[in-house]
Amino acid sequence: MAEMAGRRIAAAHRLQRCLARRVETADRLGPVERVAGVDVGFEEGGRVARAAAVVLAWPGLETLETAIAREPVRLPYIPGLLSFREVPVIAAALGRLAAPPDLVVCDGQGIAHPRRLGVASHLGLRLELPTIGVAKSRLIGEHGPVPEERGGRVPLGEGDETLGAVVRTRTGVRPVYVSPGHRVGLETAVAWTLALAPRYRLPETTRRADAAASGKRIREAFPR
DNA sequence: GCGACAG
DNA sequence: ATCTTGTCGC
Repeated sequence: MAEMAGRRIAAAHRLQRCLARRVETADRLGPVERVAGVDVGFEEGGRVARAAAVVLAWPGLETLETAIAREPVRLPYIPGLLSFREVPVIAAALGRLAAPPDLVVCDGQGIAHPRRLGVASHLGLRLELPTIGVAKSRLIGEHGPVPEERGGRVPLGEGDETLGAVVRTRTGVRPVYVSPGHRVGLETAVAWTLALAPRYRLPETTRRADAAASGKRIREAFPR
């Protein structure tokens, strides 16, 4: 009974290692005018997944378009296998947009993953779009203390390799974990993260996608 | 065997 | 992720 799940997990790990070979961690994106944020929420006690894709204008950060997709949940949440659970619905939501975005910001890791295939990387590969991962907490990797000021950053690494960066988007507030998803280098990923988070801890893309996926309302203008 | 563990 | 109100602090 438990062996069945074990074999499926082992197969998923092999698939991740296979797909990870195709992930591109160097910049390969054109001019960015439309940046999308994606996120997934759950309803019906976790039986239904609801993904939101929100497109923001760059620069300006106005919301240009919002798309929603719902699907029955097929897999449970297993650390390291998040993308198998969320990528399908996210792709469906992005597919409902009038036009594909130039860059996608995901709520989760990019290559800062045990097998180098976090949601952002998996989604980028599947849609052949530039993506970056901005997670609220750590999955793997070690790092030193992060400077307290906004913009402060330290590398997130494992052994010899640098998987991403731990970045402070707001002075004195918990940092976020940034890593390349697909076709976006680490430096570019960090730059976009800071550019998209001028006021709050999380990028505006993630905040608006999260709000759209959960039905709540947030502050979208920044007077002052 | 004992922790750690994106959302 | 989700269940949930007010409250402490800058």
